[in-house]
Amino acid sequence: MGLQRVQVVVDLPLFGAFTYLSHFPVSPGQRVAVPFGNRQLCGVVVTGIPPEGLPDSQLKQVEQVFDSLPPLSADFLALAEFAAAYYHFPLGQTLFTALPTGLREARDITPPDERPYGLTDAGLAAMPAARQRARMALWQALGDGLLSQQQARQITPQAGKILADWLAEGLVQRLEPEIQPLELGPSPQLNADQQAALDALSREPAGFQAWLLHGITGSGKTEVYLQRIALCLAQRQQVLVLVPEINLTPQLIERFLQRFPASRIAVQHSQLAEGERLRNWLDAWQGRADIIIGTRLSVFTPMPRLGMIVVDEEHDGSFKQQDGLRYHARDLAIWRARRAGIPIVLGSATPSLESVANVEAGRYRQLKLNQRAHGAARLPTVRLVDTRRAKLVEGLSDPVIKALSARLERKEMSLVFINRRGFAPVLACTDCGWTSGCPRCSTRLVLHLLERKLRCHHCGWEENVPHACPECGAPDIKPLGEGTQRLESALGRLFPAARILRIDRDTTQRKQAWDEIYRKVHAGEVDMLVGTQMLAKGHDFGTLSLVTVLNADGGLYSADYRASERLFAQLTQVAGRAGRADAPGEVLVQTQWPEHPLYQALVAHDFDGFAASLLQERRQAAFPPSVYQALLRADAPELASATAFLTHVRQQVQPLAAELLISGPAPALMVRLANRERAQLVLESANRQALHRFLDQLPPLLDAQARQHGRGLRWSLDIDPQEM
DNA sequence: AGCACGCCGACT
DNA sequence: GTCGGCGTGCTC
Repeated sequence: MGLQRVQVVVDLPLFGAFTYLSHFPVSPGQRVAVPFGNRQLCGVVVTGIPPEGLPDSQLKQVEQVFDSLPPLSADFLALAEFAAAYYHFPLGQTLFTALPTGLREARDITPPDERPYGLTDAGLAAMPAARQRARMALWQALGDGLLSQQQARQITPQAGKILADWLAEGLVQRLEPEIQPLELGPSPQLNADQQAALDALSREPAGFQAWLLHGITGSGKTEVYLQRIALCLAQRQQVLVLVPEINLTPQLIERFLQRFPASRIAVQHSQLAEGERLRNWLDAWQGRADIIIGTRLSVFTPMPRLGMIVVDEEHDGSFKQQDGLRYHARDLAIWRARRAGIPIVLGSATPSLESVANVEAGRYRQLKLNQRAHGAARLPTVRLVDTRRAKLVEGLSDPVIKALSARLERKEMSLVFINRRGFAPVLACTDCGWTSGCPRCSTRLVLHLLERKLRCHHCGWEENVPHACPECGAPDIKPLGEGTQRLESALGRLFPAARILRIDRDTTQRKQAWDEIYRKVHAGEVDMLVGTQMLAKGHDFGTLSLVTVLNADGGLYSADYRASERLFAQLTQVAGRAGRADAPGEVLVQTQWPEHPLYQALVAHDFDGFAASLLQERRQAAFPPSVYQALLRADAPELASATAFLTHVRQQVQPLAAELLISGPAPALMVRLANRERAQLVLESANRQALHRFLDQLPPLLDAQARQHGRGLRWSLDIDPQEM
């Protein structure tokens, strides 16, 4: 048997593959152990990368082929190859990101034999003695049908030993599992909108179709997914359900378990123990799991019988990975569905503008749920409190204080939402509404208090902080979004009798934190929930009759053009917490700009109108989704070297940048992070292909340039960046 | 990313 | 005379 040449990628920041010789027959997707430098690495065999013309004498040999598992499927490899190409990230690192840790190491993995046990003819005749209680129970259960190891262990703890003996004696055998008929838990009646959406989703002939399920908060999107998923399961198809990090609550999983009691549901997220994650991954890959529910990383989970993908809360930012392979799970899911020729359902009460634009362009089809699912439930009434007129006590207006104490008296739970994080400070005039805009871009300048500068994070423009409003001369200009720190304790002072529960990053760190929060909330031990972003995600806090939003304005005139999209989504979601059951809800929003279109749309519950106007603005300003962006980030111990690197890169690549606009270098939004300082170059084009053709040429060039700027310099590309 | 190779400063 | 600093370059 001659030596075969194979292309292998490894988990290193190196573009391209390495050629090895192999004595063993290997095929693409197989994991192998290869010598690399003076160490041994796990590699994956790939095709499609042109082998270099190195002579055999310079090649090393594959040391081992890990063949206890079949090679990774063509679908899996294709998705990784697409992701590597699209995100301009090394294929090896992309593949290893997609694999569970157990398969990233240079060792073989022998999957446990999960096939159930059944009695052989000999076993059927070999009834154990009646006083051998455990054996008897097991034997009788086996007489009724196949038993998995797990089921057997529930009958008796000694099942493992007994079954191993019986297997050796030929009394039992491993058999392919019986196909379980689909079992459905109780399903609620759908309302007219839900039924229409389900009908549309079900009627469609097989094949790729992207659907946007746009349903107001509380409209019962999950129920539509569940009933559509039932159809897939009835056809023995697998279903992939992607949810935002925070939404992967025990409640959601419980709901799936109750609806599909006979189906196998596996969960995938990064906090899962390594062993369990690997087991679930193998279950999905080998077709044993029917439903995978998971966060963004589960978009890579191989599923041979995949029949549909659901992306719940598709607008959520946590679908985008913010380091390493900076992929967007929703976008990869779309690609995957297209390749698999299956439907994909994107659900949200506040779809991303990208998705709205895709509906407009006819690429997605939209389904609407305009009624709340629960009979009498209505959307809450939203009222604005003008904080220019109202006098504030510790940041709280009179209407808000009154509303809170009324709820306290009636023993109803309120939610106080503090919008604190994620918005860069912008200077604004409280008299005329002037905000610090960039003279060169349609963005706003960010206030850097320490250096007393206003700076554009898009193009790098810089100016001094004015002492008075350049528009009307009023001296009262100040940054938006200040003064939130003390609010929590202020509430405590205003309402000493109230039982206040704070929910933010700090209080939810601990593993059991959410269980405890849910317990308290549902046991009626809480009067006021106080917190940030997290309250805007899809948690069920039961009956809330009042939601107050204290300082929303920070997102109104933000330096980040996406801030108003996020703000509207956030406010809609948090307002949606109010009045979910039969009780009508009320939402009070304190703002300095009640006439702003965002608030007017919020009051009118007019997502469509607001989205249309935002899209219009984005088109005029040539921002995504009407142009495609990529960010070249650089970081170094000193900002100056990151900037110098980017300046050199810019000069060097300018001639290649046909149909492209390059802006910067500018300091990144968070200039200093982990003792390193960061700057960025914005690359954009209305022509996606042109942008990607340009990006294709960058990595070798960047590596070469980085070397000239010393060891401390690192660069990365962020395709379709979410935050700039 | 590792890891070796290599060429200059203060130590048993 | 050597131990060790981290700059540079390679890994099939």
